[in-house]
Amino acid sequence: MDVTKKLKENGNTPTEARRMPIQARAKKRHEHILDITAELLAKVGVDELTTILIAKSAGISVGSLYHYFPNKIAILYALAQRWLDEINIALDDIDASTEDSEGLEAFTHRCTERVLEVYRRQQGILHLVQAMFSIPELHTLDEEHDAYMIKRFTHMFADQGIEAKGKELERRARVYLEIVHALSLLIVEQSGSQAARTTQDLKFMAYSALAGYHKPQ
Amino acid sequence: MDVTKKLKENGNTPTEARRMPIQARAKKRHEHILDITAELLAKVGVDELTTILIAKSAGISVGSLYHYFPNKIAILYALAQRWLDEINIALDDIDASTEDSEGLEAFTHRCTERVLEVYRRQQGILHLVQAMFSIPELHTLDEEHDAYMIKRFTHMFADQGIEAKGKELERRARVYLEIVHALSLLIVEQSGSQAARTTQDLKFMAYSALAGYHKPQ
DNA sequence: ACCTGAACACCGTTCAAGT
DNA sequence: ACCTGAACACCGTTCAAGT
Repeated sequence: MDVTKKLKENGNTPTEARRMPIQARAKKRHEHILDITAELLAKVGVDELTTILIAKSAGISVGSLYHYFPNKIAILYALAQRWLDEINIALDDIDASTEDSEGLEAFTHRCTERVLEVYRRQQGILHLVQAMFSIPELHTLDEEHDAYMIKRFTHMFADQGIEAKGKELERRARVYLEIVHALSLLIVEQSGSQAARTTQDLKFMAYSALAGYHKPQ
Repeated sequence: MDVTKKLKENGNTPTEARRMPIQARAKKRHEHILDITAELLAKVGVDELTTILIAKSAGISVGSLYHYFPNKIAILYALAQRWLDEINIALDDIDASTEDSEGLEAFTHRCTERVLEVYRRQQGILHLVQAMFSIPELHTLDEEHDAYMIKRFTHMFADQGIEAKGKELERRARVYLEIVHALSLLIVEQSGSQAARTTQDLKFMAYSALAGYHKPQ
């Protein structure tokens, strides 16, 4: 995925140290463009999100926009990346605060709550998810991230003494991922009291899918 | 939604009886275009699905394609409509074969299985769902259909003695809908044995969300 | 060194001309 | 009565020219 390569040139090698202020300014504009895009996404949706609209909203010309991003998809790609990074941070948080004797149920609840929080915080999450679903490049990114999450989850669940391993553990982690994803999107749209109850439902279902309660014995 | 109006002119009023063969041919082409579109959708995805490609694949010119459908979205709209109609038929089937003493659990399992079958049968379902999510007109159609399903489900669940009513019953029906949708899309992609286990998970989760098992008391 | 916006390519849609 | 495909409008992208 060479779309990302260009976007990751933010490490400052020694020889570039003098140019730091300029890089910092560029980085700031880069972030600004992403913020504007997230706003527009929530306002007009993916289909009416034109590059000219993004440029105008960011106060620059189209040509200048293409100085920061190689194409329209790369902008949405970077936005998706930024959101997925938030999830990774959440996973790190969960990992850091885990205690051995916690048990699978309490762990799952905590985990679900923390991931839900990331969904809540992203403005226009529904449209972003829509873009991540319908644009092939973003879809690939999403799938890769899913694979990464499943890997981390299987380790975490194993540490909490889940009674499954190998392919079956992976399958359960995937089911966990899918229902957390689907219901988080629902919860974000619901009112306070409804959201609270659906969150309860989600936690229960997530745990029982992981614990394999439905199985005979 | 006036896109649909044109598509529903299939009832034969007496005065049009003479023209039936022509209408029948038109109807056949109409269906043929939808089949071709479903195929292409599965093959190339929404983004590379151009009107010229559809026309060429169907063996007609672009202009002729526009004789059958007012625009590109209308084609996808009709395809979505046709799929949603399959679901409605499934609901009718379920309704027709329901017995009073069945109980909520058995009913939910049967219901879930039947809906899953509709997902399995639609070719390129993933891309169709993607289109239904990302194109505003189709999204509206989908939301309206969700509302319709929730209405029907609440009645069915009530008949099976669910312990909830009003807004809470609707909320549970929505949660039911969302997890059946999310996991059906996963199951369709899975291998036989994995699919069987995830179907088990789904049935269990669906039932427990409806029964409200997680609640204190 | 960075920005601009007219110009180009491509796709959805139309309509004058054909049969 | 129906079909065709060149022509038009619009949006993503480029690049010669400006500061």
